[in-house]
Amino acid sequence: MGKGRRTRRAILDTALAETSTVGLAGISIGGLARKMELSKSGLFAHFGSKEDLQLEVLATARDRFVESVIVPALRLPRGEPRIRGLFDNWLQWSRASFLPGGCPFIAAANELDDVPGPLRDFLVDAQRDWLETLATAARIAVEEGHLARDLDVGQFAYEFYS
Amino acid sequence: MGKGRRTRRAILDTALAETSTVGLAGISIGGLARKMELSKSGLFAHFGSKEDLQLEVLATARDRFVESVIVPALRLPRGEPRIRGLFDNWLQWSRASFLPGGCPFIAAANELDDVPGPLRDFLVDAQRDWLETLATAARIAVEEGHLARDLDVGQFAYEFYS
DNA sequence: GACAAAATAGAACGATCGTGCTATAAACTG
DNA sequence: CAGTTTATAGCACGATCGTTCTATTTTGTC
Repeated sequence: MGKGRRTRRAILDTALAETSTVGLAGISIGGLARKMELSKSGLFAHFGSKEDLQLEVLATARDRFVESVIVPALRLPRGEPRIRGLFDNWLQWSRASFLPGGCPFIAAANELDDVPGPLRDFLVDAQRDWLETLATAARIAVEEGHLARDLDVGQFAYEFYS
Repeated sequence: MGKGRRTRRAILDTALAETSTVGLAGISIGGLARKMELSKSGLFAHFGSKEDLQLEVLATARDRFVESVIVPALRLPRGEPRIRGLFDNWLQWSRASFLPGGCPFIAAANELDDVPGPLRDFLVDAQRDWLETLATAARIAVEEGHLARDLDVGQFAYEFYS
């Protein structure tokens, strides 16, 4: 699988950076094509529609989040160190070089919270996954004795998230 | 001053509601004109430019905020009751009928934090005013003995805001 | 290197964007 | 009611939007 996927990935990287500053609705095919030095139709051909492109941007953001926040933390010892790692990585995430405008999920959540559709559904799922990851990490920390045994892990995850 | 100001105000009310759901950049002259049953140019004539319209929308939001959050709280007794009033009114504010999409300041802050210009300047000023109002209320509560004497009122305001 | 397949360019579409202009209609002032 | 100011409509502009078509170039395979 050759060149197609490669430029597609490059487009999504650029689109993700753009999204973090101007939001999901703020990106445009033409503007993206100019920045990529591609023709508008050439770029468009990689995605059947703009909504599809936006969806892929969100998926890219989620992949980046997993690989730069969650995966490194899983290499840390179970329990409190891992939770601390999740927190540190999370803070660093918003300042990542490929996100010049900060966390794209926060930006997207703000523009999508009143707009039903597949984009919002994707975002809701992503947030739920993240909360479950946090709750799991908290549960492990309880098992390891690093956190109080009667802790409500769901509540902990939610406060961590806030 | 007659009809001009009246329709202008009506436009801004509609625009504010629209902004709270689609954001400041999401509103359009044409869409607004359709919703107001006015011609595009007839509506446009009230504002020299779109940026001017957006600025007036922010000013309208600030006026609404003052009159529905701050002013009523000032009629409550000094000290803790007033702080409690500010907090309650603030929560109610996001659910106000003229803000179907929630607090417009939060939405605007998210789209403007990377876009310098008069719009962002206005928003920064408004936030500073609000923090100062909170700090003043806290200072009064300290005087009244409702809050610890050694309280950092600035820090209190900031945490209240978060 | 020939050939099929995939990737990109180019042009055009209808729509909408923000913004001017000019004319008409409505609202005030005397 | 007459006259003037003010508010609104209508039309057109260049630009950009997302999208669809048809070429043309580039890539990967035998």
